[in-house]
This record gives sequence, C-alpha cells and structure tokens, in this order.
Amino acid sequence: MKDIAKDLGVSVITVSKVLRNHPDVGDETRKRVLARVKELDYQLNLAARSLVTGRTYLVGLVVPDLLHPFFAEIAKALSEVLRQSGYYLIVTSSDEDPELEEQEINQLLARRLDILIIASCRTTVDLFFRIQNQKIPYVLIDRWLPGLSSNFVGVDDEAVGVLATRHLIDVGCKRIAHIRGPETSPGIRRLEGYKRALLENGMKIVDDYIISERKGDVESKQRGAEAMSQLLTLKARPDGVFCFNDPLAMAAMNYATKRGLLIPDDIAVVGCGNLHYDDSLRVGLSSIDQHSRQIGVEAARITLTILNSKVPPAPETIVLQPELVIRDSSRRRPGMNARSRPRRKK
Amino acid sequence: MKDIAKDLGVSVITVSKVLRNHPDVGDETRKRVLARVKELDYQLNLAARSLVTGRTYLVGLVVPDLLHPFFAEIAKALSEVLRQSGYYLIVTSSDEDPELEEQEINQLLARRLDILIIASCRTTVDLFFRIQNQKIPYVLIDRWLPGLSSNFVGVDDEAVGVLATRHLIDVGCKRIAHIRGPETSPGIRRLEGYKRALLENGMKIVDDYIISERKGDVESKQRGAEAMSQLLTLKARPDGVFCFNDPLAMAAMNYATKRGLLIPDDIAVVGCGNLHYDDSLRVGLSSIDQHSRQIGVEAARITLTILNSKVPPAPETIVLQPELVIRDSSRRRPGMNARSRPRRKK
DNA sequence: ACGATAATCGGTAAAGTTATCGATGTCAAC
DNA sequence: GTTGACATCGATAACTTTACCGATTATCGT
Repeated sequence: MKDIAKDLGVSVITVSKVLRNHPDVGDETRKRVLARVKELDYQLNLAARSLVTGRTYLVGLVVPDLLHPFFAEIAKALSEVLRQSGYYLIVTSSDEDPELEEQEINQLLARRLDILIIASCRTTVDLFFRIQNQKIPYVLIDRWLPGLSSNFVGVDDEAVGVLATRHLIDVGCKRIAHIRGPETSPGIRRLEGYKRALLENGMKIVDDYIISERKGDVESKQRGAEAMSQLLTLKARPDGVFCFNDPLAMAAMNYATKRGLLIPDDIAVVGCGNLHYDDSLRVGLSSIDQHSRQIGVEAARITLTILNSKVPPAPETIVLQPELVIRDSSRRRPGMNARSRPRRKK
Repeated sequence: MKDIAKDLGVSVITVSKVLRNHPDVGDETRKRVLARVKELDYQLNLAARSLVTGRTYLVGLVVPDLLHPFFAEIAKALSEVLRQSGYYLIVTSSDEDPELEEQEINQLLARRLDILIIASCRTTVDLFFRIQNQKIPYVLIDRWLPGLSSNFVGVDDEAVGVLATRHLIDVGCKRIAHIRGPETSPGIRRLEGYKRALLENGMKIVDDYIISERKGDVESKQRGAEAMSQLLTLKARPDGVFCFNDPLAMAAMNYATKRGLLIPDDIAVVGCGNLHYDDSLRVGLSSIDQHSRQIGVEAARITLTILNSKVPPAPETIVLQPELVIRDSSRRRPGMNARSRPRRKK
C-alpha cells in the first residue's frame, strides 16, 4: 500500500479507502489506485486489518466428525450462506474427544474468530463460560447442554425417538430394541423418545434391548455389527430396532442379513439421518430425516444476525421437527410377517 | 500482555517469551507469568503474531465438494496430520465452479495462509502463476494441469480406467460403456485408460458408449440415471459400464434395476472411490480404490516438508496405484451370464 | 580478584492496516 | 464578500505482538 501511495502521489489512507470502497474518495483517484493495484496484483493483508478492526470475518465450526454426511452437509450449507456475506469458515474436527475439542476451541479463540458454531461432545459447561468470558459469541448445533442458555439449532430428538419407535409399533413389532448413541443430548433424548413411545403404547422397557455405546467406539461399522450380534443372542429376540443413526443401522442390517435373517420380516430397522444412499441399500433403510441442510441454513442465519447487531441479541433456539421416511426395512408385507410365515432355521 | 507485565513488574517481552516457550527466561519468572496468564485466562492474539512473524500456521484446502466422501476423507486425514504440527485447516468449497474457485483462492491469499492445497476445477494455469507470484506455495491434489510443474498427490487415473475396463472385459463383457467425469485430469485420464484397455483387447471404441458430462451437472443421482437411461436406449445395449465415481455408479445401477435389468447379468457395473457403503448396496458395487486417505496423508507430508524448509524444495509428485475391489455388481455367476440365460422381456 | 561465559531480561522498532478527526478546496447562495 | 455545505484528502495514533540486539547480573575457573 505504501508503494502504491508513493507511486501515485497520494496518501496510504486514500489507498486504504479505495480498497474498502469507502465513498470518501474521488472517482479519478479511485480509478488510478485500482489500476495500480491490478498492475502489481497487490494482495491486501487481512491479518493487519483484523488487528485494527477487531474483526476477522472468520467463523469457526467445530464438529465431531467431518466424514459424517450429517456434519458435512451442515458445513456445506453454512459455508454457502456465510460466504455471501463475506465470512469464511474454518472447520475443525474434535473426533468425539472432549479434550481435543477444548484444544481446538482454544486455538480458535486465539485466532479471534468472530463467532463459533459448535456441535459439542462435551458434557460440562465450563468451557462455554470461558468462551463467553472472551466475549466471543457462539451457536450450538445438534447438541445442547443442560444449564446453558445459548443459541441452538437442532432437531427435536425426543420426537425422533418417538417417531421411529411408534412407527415400529405401528408395523406390528412387539419387541423393540434401541442401539443408542453417545451421552450427548441427541443420544439421551432419542432414548427418552424411544422409552416414551413404548410406555404410551403399553409396552415394557427391557434393559437388554438397549445397547449402549462403549467408550472409544468410533467405527460405526463395527459397533453396529456388534450391537446387532448382541441383540440376536437374546432369548426373546427383538423384532424391531431403532438405531441412533444410519451408518449404525446399515451395519446392523448387514450383520443381521449375514446371519440369515430377513429384513423387515424377522427384524425391522429404522435409522436416523435419511442419508442419500438409504434407498440404494440392499434393503432400503427407513429413516428419520433431521433436516441437516436446514440446520446449517438456520445456524448461518442466526450467525449473521449476531454478527450484524451491535449489541448481542437474546439467545435464539430453533428446534426442527423430524420426519419419518418409510422404506423397505420397516415395510411389513401384508400376511408376510415373522409370525405368519414358516420359521427359518438359524 | 501489557497488563500481565505491569502486574508482575516484568517487561512485555518477557511475557511474550514465556508464551512462546522461549528458553531465554528464568524458571521463577516463567512460573509467575503462567500463573497470571491462567488467572486472567488471557488469550494470545495470533493475528498480531502473524503480522510480525509473517506466518499464520493456517493451511488452505480448496475442494470442489465437501460432501463428497472422497474429499471429506482427504480433509480429515490432512487435518489430523497437520494439527500435530500446530497447523490448522481452513476449508472452502468451489462447487466445481472455476470462477468461485478463483474468488476463494484470492480470499485465502489475502489471509496470508502459509500454503494452499487445491483440488482445482480450473482448466487454465494463469491463476496458479498468480499464486506463485505471491510466493505462497501450493500442493495440487487429485487433479493436475498440463504445463504446470508443481507438487501433486493423486492416483494414477489412467490405471483406474484400465483396471476397471480390463476387469469388465475379463468377466466377459463385450460392449463396455463409460459414464465419464468432468473435463479435469481424472475425467480425461480415466477415459484414456478406458480406451486403452479396449484397444489392447482388440475392441472398438464406440462413441455412443461414452456419456459426457453436460455443463451444470452436479447432482450425480440424476446424472447417473439419465446416463444409464441413454445407454439403455441404444440398439446394441452395453453389457458393462465403467462409471467415473461411485455415486454415479450407484444412481446408474438404481435406474437399471428399476427398468428391470439384472446386475451383473444384464449389465455389469464398476465404479471408483470404494466408498464405505459400497458393500451394503442392493448389489454390492465393484469399485476402484483410489486411497483417499493416503492422498491426504501424503499431501500433509509434502506440506510439512515445504513449511519446514527454508528454501522451497523441488516440486514433488506422488502417484498412487489404484486397486480393484470386486463385488457383486461385476461378478458373473458361472453359466449365468447374459448369453446363456433366457432373455427377459423388456 | 579478575575476566570470561552463560543466563536472564528489556528497549526500540517494526509489521500492515484503519478510525478519527482535522484540513483544504470548490461552489452556490445570500 | 461572507457563509455554509459538500467533496476530497491526509496526519496521527493505535491495534498486538515479536526480532534483534544490547544491557545487566550471576557463576565459575584460574
């Protein structure tokens, strides 16, 4: 900038104004500056600007897993919307590790991002108070924490559990299992929904039918298979399973099929996520759509509202209603369910 | 930092040294500083540091589509490796739009990232010369451009085409089609591999069997269906298809199945990407593994080499060899191929 | 006790940009 | 000719941190 100013016989300030489209500069001068800028293909230093303005135009996104289509879709939607307002996304993955998540967030705080969007795998609120201390706003997505009043965008996870379980009941399942998710709000609430649906329909909650996540479970392929294997050893074998998410459901179905069971006749399956490949699977997977893209869009909207307002607005909470998408994995063919057709051997 | 220094009666410089683990400071002082830092939970301003040191410890990643598991996996691997050396990833998506890619890259240049990693959808090299002008190093992944000597990590795409096509020939296909990818190096080279394999086996190249991508094609679900539909109208219907990637292959298979064809008996299919759900599909999808994770790891390695060396090292090129993974979509059951079994009515 | 070496600390300047406000010039209106 | 309004431009200081080198003290061998 100094060079350009010297070359043109104007001041650095004027050059700066041109670069910011500040009206306070003559047409003639503006043209000359822009010409020289292009000539040198000069690149502004945004780090220096940030230092002065106190804004980085960077939005941090912390997710447990970038590979999971659910989060990838949110990231994509966020990125698209924010870009239009000149904000950029810096994405980090916590790998479902609370420690790592803390480190990542510290790093983002040090970089003075304008705002953070977090799908947290933490179970305590202390870290978020620290964020608030730094006066950096944040929006939670997918998962919230009790005792924390903050912006939140996600799906009604209890409704997810109810919807899936009730559907299994509707198609005639009598012994419904649940392969549950982690100890964060979606895992907890979907379990609650599952329980509520059972109770509302006069069914008992059987502990053996609820498969918990063990620590260090990451690979859903293996976990789904193991969970299903565990269910199949039970004396009163379940005839329906609600799985926390689609990858788990897929793995569970694969295992059941390999063991010779028919889906949905022997055991019906419902997942969650409504991933794009759900209807191309060996057996089309019934799933609960949680509107991932919409979550991203809404989070972006809240983000922009916060960034554009002088004083921090009151926390906003957006809870989307999930939708059931029925496919073959839970479609009982009439007169063709487990009770009416000859039993198969093992 | 000024406050901390004043509180403790030391200079700002000393505080700065402590924060950087500089040895040039006494144990006693170091402890006192660290204590006060924790007390105020003071956050370093990395933007200011960048201004002075000229390094941001940020790595830019530009991909055409974050949702595509291939790129998501690369992003994840990159992020994991780079993090260990204190570098962070800032990811942007170009949506396969060369214009948008240029804007994104400009933005990243202005932010003075230490290095860029790019899966470019551009067909000209001018932009890359501009990057070189800014003295910012970059690594290309997945796609390269002719006339550009730069770092590159990717798979041998001609081998991909040869491997897939030769396999289809091996299982007895006589009329092999190719649903091709975009006009970037992988699309071009895989097509070349396809052609070479045909010629080497004395087969003719039939233009009608090569389905090109039309401009603005993004949704592979629809494109796969349309491409397959186009192939099925041909008088001499193909009995094998090599698809540019797995999502395309999946959509093509779905369409063929819906039209009553049997896979692989009526038409065999091979994709590319070896995605994790490939063996859970209605018909397990044979695919070419392009070692996505490995690409990420190697790119990270090169990146770190560049960042750690004083003078820019000579460009490095890493070409991984693809691997064929055979599943049902191309497994001809003996005595059960299209020629030996009774024809079905359309 | 002396100089030499090492350990510890700090002063100065600089990095690239922008906010704020004051200065100058022009022109029309009265 | 004075006033006011408007357009255009620039000087100063500030944002936070670090590189470089010089200054001070402590330690030690002889």
